[in-house]
Amino acid sequence: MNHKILLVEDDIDLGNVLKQYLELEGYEVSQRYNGKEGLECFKEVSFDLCILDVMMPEMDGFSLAKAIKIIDIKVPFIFLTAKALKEDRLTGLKLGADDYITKPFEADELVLRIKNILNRSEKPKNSDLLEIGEYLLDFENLKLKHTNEDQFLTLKEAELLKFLILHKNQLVKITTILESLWGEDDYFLGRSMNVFISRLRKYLRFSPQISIENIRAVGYILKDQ
Amino acid sequence: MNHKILLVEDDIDLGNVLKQYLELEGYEVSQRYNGKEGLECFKEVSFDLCILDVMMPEMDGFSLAKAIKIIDIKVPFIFLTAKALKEDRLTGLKLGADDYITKPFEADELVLRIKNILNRSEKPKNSDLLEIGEYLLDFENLKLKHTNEDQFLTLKEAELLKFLILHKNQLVKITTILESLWGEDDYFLGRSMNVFISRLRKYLRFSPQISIENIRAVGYILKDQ
DNA sequence: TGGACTGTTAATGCAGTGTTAATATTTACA
DNA sequence: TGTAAATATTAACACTGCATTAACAGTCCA
Repeated sequence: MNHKILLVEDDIDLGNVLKQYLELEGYEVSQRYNGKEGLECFKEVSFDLCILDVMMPEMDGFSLAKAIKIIDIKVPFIFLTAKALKEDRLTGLKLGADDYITKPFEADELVLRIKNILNRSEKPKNSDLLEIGEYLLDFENLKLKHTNEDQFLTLKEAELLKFLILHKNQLVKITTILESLWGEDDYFLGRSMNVFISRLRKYLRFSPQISIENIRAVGYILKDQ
Repeated sequence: MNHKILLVEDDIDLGNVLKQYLELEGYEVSQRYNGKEGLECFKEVSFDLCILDVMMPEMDGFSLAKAIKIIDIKVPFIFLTAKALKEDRLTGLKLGADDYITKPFEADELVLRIKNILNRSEKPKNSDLLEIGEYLLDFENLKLKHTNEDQFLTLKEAELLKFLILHKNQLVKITTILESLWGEDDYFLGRSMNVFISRLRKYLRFSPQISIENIRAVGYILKDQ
């Protein structure tokens, strides 16, 4: 699920700092210290994005980019450079660089640019997907996805399931659910909720590792191991 | 075949120069002078790229970008700004900007960046021919083409269909549709929209793989296949 | 002024959702 | 083990939102 980034930078300190920062953001970073190593690495593993220093021993960033493009024409890349020369920027852009950053740069800005580039190359799924066992709840589209079956949910069904997933493996009190989803805690709304719990169990019956368990007179736990 | 670019810039001189330059490069440029005009323009025609000034009267570039993203989440955009403030850049990038250029800038560099962005997002959805099932919507000419039949649409019919096609297989909320196409979310406008949905279904009835499905109290999904 | 066209409003019937009811099952505790 | 309360499950219900058709009002243009 994590995006893989190839970082090629001959300044070891800068490279380490950058790598740490990117890993904090949840990316998987492979670090190399010159163009040759970078190319070798790219041949072995496929990456979602490349960050390339321009000035490097053995093989400069531009040559590396050309070589990488032959292997995978679609992979996006970002150039790093100390020089703010226009000619340099143009060379990089002509190679199809997705971005061009001059040192010194702000790490958080770089991360944002990376996010945008990766989001763009992803599919148009702007909806957040909630995971539970072998299921995926696409809340925006009120859809519960399973291996070979998509189950459409009603609004309340989806709201309740989302609430339970967000509190996965935690005991949620009946009063909490009712007040959050129905607005008030009332005996008859409680009966209504029973029906919804029952329906959710039916939808989730295909995954043995999932269960909605009741704690008598207290609440429910959506268990997932 | 030409890429269409929406240029929104309140500095008339700069805008004109930029427009000329882009047209020399073979782009079709629509020029507007503030955010409101820009949004109106975007509602009418679909663009491949937007270039937005940040500081503008009536509606600033960031607000415009947000509004545009609601209509078409995939369209790439570039911000122009006189300020080189970090905070400003971050705001733009958070909105998903594909690029962020500070004035004064080199026109040839801008053009290169535009080329890269358009190459990357190269999809068969250039121009205003929108595909859905066995149908083809020619938005400019308000014509819905089918194998042996051409159906002329009214403006609102075409707008609604275009909106649904751009969000194909996604659930679009009723409030989103009303705010984007009617300007406000209101009960009676909702009734009006029902009628349009009904008419679209009638036009699309010849393709069994297409359907406009309703999610009660939430919105619609234009399903293809 | 009158017809053609577009978008809105009105009218009617239907269908899906959330609720209630009916019945069965489980749990807690004497 | 027996009893009452809580919960599960299924079916039936009522109400709201939607679909569809038709009628209406405003606009454009001859």
